Amino acid sequence: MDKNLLTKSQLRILSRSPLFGKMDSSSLELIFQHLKTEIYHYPSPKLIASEGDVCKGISIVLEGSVEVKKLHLSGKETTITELSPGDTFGEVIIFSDHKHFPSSLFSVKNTRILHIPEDAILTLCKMKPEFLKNLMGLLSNKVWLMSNKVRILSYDRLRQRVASYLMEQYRIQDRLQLSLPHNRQEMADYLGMPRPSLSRELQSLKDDGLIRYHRNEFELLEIERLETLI
Amino acid sequence: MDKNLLTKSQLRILSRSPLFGKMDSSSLELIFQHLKTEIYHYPSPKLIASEGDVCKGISIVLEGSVEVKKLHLSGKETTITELSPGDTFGEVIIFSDHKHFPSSLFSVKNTRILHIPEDAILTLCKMKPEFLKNLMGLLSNKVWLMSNKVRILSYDRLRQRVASYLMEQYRIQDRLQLSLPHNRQEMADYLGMPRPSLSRELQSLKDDGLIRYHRNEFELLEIERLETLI
DNA sequence: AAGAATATGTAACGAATGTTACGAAAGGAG
DNA sequence: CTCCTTTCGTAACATTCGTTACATATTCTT
Repeated sequence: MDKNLLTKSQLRILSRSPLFGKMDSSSLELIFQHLKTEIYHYPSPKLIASEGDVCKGISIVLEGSVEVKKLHLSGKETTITELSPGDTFGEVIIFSDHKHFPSSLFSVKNTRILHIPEDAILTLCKMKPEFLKNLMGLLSNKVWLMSNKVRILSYDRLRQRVASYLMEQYRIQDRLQLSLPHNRQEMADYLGMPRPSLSRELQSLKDDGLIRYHRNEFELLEIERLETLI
Repeated sequence: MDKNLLTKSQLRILSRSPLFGKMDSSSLELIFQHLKTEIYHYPSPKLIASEGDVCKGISIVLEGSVEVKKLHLSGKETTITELSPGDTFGEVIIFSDHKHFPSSLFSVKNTRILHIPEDAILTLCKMKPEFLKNLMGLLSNKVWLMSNKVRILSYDRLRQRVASYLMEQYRIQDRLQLSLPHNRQEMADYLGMPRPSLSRELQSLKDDGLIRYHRNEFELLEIERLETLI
């Protein structure tokens, strides 16, 4: 197979990806015939890039999946996240002042990756405003998510984190009766605390008459006091 | 004064800003004559935008300064940051899925702000690759900074935060004898902990023979053990 | 050099939080 | 319905951490 020819299913993945979404797939096909992109194939689990390697472009998972891991000197390894088809990596690093991968990348199964070098990215941005918007959106949303995380983790009391989560859900659902989308463990992970600690704080908020709840059905009784906590 | 005409000093500010740096100021002048930008003037302290307002472009502080504040229902207000000439706001929000300001903006003294609407941004990206790179760099660096902050705040023990700070400095300075660039208070703020807690953890690391220090002169004695902490 | 201002170390105490273990409740499979 | 699995609440205990206050050290002023 010509390494620059994309299959139908690969094109479908691209057209649904955050980076190439909202672009018609016919033009996608044309694009890739004129760009110096590469498709890398990892038939079996293998190291794709090591922590510290220089990043030279944006990569998109076409098939299979990629594990982002942190390898410690002790030999211990922590999995940061797992990337599925359509997901990208390198987009944050490529234009930043620190062009080195902060963690290592491994293909887990039969995996194909589309690599777009930096200059091709610039060309794409110039040619396709949709791509530019997508790329910007990708970065911006990442900042937004991170900001939220920082805000939550910056509270020095667990009670504040819980309150901020409840107020966030209140803004989203726009009603005092909340049906929470996460179970306790997910909620605790999101807030960066152990599950029993979360239960304790919820109980404490209930004792103080700020909220009522049973399982995932919550009711905010005193928004003002919840707000002033934060 | 024609509102789209920039003074020499304003052009100098722009050419040193993260967004318009590396671009010759003669072409800058030309650019702004063809773009639908606006310069807003706030002679005295005034509200520029409220939390929740829709962001319609990127703004750059030309003169004076802007305070980013969070107003609480209780009437209490927290200053998030203060923007100086050359600093920008809106660049993260404008392309994200959440186009509302997360906090309120106030001019503090006699202040002038250059506003570039969204479509003019896209035009600029197409016309000036340097601008595109700058904008991407701005967003990417922000993600990078945020990621660091999240990583630090995610450690559940203070000792880990301190260790990660020391290892970070070790990577930067590339030697075991470190001369730390922050005083204790700045260090503590960066790590999100009170100053006495930082001193206690440093003392504890010294007691355990992992480091030696006097004031800002540090020496890492056992890198491996420091690493395994993290 | 003397004194003031600032930065840092230290200790004690209490409050907040992590840990562990276990019981109760809910949901699912047979 | 009963058993099993998962989720959740709860309590006891140990630990960490924040707070406060003060001592010591350093730097800055005059």
